[in-house]
Amino acid sequence: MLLKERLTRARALCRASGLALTVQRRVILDALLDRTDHPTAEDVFAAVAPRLPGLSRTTVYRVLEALVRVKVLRKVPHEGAVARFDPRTDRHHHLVCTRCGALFDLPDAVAGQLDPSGLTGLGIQVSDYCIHFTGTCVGCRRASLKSHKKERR
Amino acid sequence: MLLKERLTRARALCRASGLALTVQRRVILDALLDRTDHPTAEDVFAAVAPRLPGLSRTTVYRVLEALVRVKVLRKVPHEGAVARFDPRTDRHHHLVCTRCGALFDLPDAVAGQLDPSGLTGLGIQVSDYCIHFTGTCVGCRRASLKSHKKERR
DNA sequence: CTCCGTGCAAAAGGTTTGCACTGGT
DNA sequence: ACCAGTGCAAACCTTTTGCACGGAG
Repeated sequence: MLLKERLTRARALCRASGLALTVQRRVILDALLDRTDHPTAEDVFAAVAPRLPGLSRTTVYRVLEALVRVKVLRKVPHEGAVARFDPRTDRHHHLVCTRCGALFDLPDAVAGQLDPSGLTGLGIQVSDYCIHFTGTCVGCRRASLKSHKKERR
Repeated sequence: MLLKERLTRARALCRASGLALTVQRRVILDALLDRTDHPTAEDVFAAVAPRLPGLSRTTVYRVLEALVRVKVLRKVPHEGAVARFDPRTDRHHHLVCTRCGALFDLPDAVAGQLDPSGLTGLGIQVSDYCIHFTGTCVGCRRASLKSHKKERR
């Protein structure tokens, strides 16, 4: 349900910005909007290529760039050396698991209210923020508890 | 002063982790520890090469990786597609200016106290966090105010 | 019909790896 | 003297660019 809404919203945004709704853009949007794993351009290409034979990597790069420009996507701030994309544009945060390296979404609520007015006082105009947490994800935590148990036997 | 402290601390950390203090590592540390601009590997190479003829880019990559491993450096979470390094390992945050693209350090204090206990409740163990602000930096803000003035004349 | 968007090929940029040698400890 | 660390070259991966063609508006 929510996915469908997102799709129509995304298409509306494209129209409004004068971006033609080409097959490639529609398929890429379709493949991206319900993902929560922050794929790289290559990931997107791999996901979309089967449904769109002849698709070029170049196009994927250009489509992603265009979608970021019109704010249908964002780039995720992370520590690696490749661009990763996020179909969510509402405020939310990320957890990078130091054990498995995975990147998870976290609801904005976890941050409590964060007040950037101190920055405004310094002459800095904050438009948004995103908190990059590092730690251990639920899966890895469970795994490490289990192995501890084993060791104790 | 503080820089000197950092240098000795960094060297101590290397020793403790069994990292040999080679010329290359010392010079790279020396060049890096007082920078606040979050240089890329290439930036580091450019800064260090004059003082260390024959230095290889490969070494720069490997030294940076090693220093991250022993926590003398960190990688900066950001939206680009190249690794950027940060000599500060205390908790602090970043501002990315949407106008000029520059990446600034911000003191931890701007965040107020952020309490990750909600995450702990979910089974997530948070070891640290870093807030990625987007907005307009002081310089760009001033510039835009000035041009507004001009326009009004 | 007009351009914007695409595909292809090539280049540019960033990072990693294998191997032989050198310098710290 | 040993082994970690380095340099060089090459490979590899990611992203960008130029040009010609085709399809969306």
